[in-house]
Amino acid sequence: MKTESILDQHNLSKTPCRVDIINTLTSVDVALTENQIKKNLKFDYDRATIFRTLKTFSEKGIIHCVPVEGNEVYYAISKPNYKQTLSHAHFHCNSCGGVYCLNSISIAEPQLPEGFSANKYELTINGCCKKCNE
Amino acid sequence: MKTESILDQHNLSKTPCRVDIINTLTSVDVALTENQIKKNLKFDYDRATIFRTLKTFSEKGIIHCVPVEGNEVYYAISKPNYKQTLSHAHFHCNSCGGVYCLNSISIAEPQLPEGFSANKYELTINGCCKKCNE
DNA sequence: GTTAAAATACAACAATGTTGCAAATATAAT
DNA sequence: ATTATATTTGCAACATTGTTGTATTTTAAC
Ligand SMILES: [Mn+2]
Ligand SMILES: [Mn+2]
Ligand SMILES: [Zn+2]
Ligand SMILES: [Zn+2]
Repeated sequence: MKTESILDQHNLSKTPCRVDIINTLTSVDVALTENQIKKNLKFDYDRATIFRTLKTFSEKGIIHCVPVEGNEVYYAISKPNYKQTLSHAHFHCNSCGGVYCLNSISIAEPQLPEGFSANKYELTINGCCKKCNE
Repeated sequence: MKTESILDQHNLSKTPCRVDIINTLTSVDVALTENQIKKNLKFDYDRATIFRTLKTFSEKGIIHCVPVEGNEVYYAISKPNYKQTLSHAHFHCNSCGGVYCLNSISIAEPQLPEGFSANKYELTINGCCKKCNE
């Protein structure tokens, strides 16, 4: 989907920082940390601006974040078709650190202990990605 | 297992901070954030000391950390029987924020995209815990 | 173009992660 | 028990990240 229509859909004004961030996240097919995003942007923006933009995008569901080991937070664009706000799997490469959304994988829902109820499953798979396996 | 023998097993000297932290994490049956751990300790220790102790314990496999949404890191004691360094499931309660280790659950290993190989699966289940469901 | 609402840069501050180093303490050797 | 050595701790300092107020700039609607 075009960047502009994504913003339109969520009643967000079209500003340089927002456009730049969405363009960046859609052009790469992986999840990026805030710093990785920064490096990929065409222009420089204040840290606070990027922070608030990512926050807005998260709240609107335009992006989703992937918590991985090492206290690093990765952000990925959400493909509306896949309902990424719900159950969702990610792959984390131990070699290059890349984080991939695995949109095609469905998560098996395990039996929970008595009294527990679930509404969302998040699976993180650690291993070696395609590039690093070659 | 007794706190002292845990430290012994890993060639770690028996110091107040280490004993206090292990006692805390074994007495509760849930995962705790660094601040929650601090509140439960019998004595006060410097931030750096707690930081280094948690780091040491993580490296030794005495504890493992659970990354959850909101950039918070939870720490839980590792039960040696369950090989918690490998695939492992956790439950995160949306209501009380509690994080539980689900040692009895085995994770179904999904088919990965061509070229990807996995060595560890981490499943985080969000929902409502037993206490909050009552 | 004018105007109101919203986004941005800047600054400030809070929280967390991290390290060097001297003093205190734990263990091992005597 | 005393001493010696290795380790741990507290303190300080600094880095990184998270967060918010506010004046200025920019957007979108009229
Ligand atoms: Mn994803
Ligand atoms: Mn666990
Ligand atoms: Zn890789
Ligand atoms: Zn609960």
